[in-house]
Amino acid sequence: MLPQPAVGTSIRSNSIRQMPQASSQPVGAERNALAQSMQMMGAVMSFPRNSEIFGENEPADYVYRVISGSVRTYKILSDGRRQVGGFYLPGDIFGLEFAEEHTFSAEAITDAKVVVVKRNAITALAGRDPAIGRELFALTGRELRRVQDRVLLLVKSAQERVASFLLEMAERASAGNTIELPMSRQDIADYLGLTIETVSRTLTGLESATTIEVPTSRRIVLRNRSALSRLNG
Amino acid sequence: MLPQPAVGTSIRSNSIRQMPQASSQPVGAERNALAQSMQMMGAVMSFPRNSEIFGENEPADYVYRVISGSVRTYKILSDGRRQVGGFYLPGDIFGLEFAEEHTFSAEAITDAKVVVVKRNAITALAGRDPAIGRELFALTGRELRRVQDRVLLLVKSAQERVASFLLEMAERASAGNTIELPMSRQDIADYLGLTIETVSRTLTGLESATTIEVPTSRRIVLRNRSALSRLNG
DNA sequence: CGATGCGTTGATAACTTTCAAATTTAGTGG
DNA sequence: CCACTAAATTTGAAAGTTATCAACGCATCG
Repeated sequence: MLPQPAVGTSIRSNSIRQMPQASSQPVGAERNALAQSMQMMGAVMSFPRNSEIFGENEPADYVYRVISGSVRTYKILSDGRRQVGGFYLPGDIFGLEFAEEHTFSAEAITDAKVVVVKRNAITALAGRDPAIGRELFALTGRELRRVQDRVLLLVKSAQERVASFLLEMAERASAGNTIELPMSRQDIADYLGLTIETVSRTLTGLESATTIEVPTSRRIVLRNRSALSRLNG
Repeated sequence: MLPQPAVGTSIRSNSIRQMPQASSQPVGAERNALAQSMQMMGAVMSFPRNSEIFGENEPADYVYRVISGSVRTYKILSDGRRQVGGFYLPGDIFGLEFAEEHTFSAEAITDAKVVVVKRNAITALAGRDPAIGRELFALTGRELRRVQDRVLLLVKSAQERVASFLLEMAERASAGNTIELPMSRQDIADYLGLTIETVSRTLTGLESATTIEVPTSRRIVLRNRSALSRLNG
């Protein structure tokens, strides 16, 4: 038997990509059949900052969609390190599993409102409504691609990882060139497989190179996207 | 826009897990509805060592199953490095994509025979036969988990990665405690995100610790599985 | 038998982590 | 609202890990 731990699934529903600087609307403004259905069928729950939404190994009976705030999924490795599986912003769907149990835990990064829907209800709906089924299928494909992109990311240098993270967040959480980060440096480090010090130093380095500005630790302004893209490889 | 390259999907069909040392039958001996159907519907093709089976960005109109030999999928990164996506042994299915194009290239590691089936034919069959549909779904879930396990692997040390690789191969390509590796050190290095020298040195280190023996470079004998498992985390 | 490819080993350099401390920011009670 | 305390972030120095560059050994094959 492989001693590998089970691994969870979290899926982002952003099928609509924002053009850079195109809009200051949060991603949550998107509308699609699946999201609408979840809104209809589900209950809204509020989670205070740092509270647990679900735990690893709990039954994966529900699927979640972020209304406001932000969420992280994570797993504690056997050596005590934490690996962050993903960040979920308004509009994003998370907690959808192929297996019977969650393979990541989920916590609110900031105070968050989340729509909770029975997984059964969604899969049943997908059975009846081909459009929903297609959306679920597409969601799965995007999730697979997202995880595979992570694999490609994790073989790169610290600078490349941070650059890639900034570009990803710029696409998802930016107003113009300004990114508001809901998560801490520790969250970012655990997402990128780096230490908090390396993340901090890398950001400082990018700032020295006038590629970014860091007016406050949670706010980052992109000054030179093409330089970041080059770093990203 | 994210400059991320598209990412491909390759799925292993080994639903039947061998117990360690339980059997010297190759994994390809497995039988299941999907594999049988592919055998029926598909054509067998032979590929010489190092020949291309399909290329990145080609239309993903076919799905493949290894009959004999072994296959690697890979992608060339913008900096020229090669990232190996996975190794496929007899019985394994690869090349199944969610998107319209392959996002990895595939090559025969050794001379290989492969069953090739139209993707359409499989998805159509899955529509008619719920058992096939369930198998495809399960396959997707396993693939997602496999990629997520890679993410967890890639944040670990070189020793942990190599140990994990050996345990994975022991499960898939071993007769008792002896693993016959079809792939080169370079293949392993590109799979684990390490250099060939680091892989070699790590194996030498494990040999010094009498955790493994390396009678020839392509043959590895596990002498202390529990030590490997501990390294694996 | 020499050329060639693959793997191993050695020395050094580059990068990232670790440990420690200083600094800034955020949260809380008065 | 301010002061105080705790938490988060940044910075510095040293240690550890892995990559890079180079050379050597070994087997295969013409």
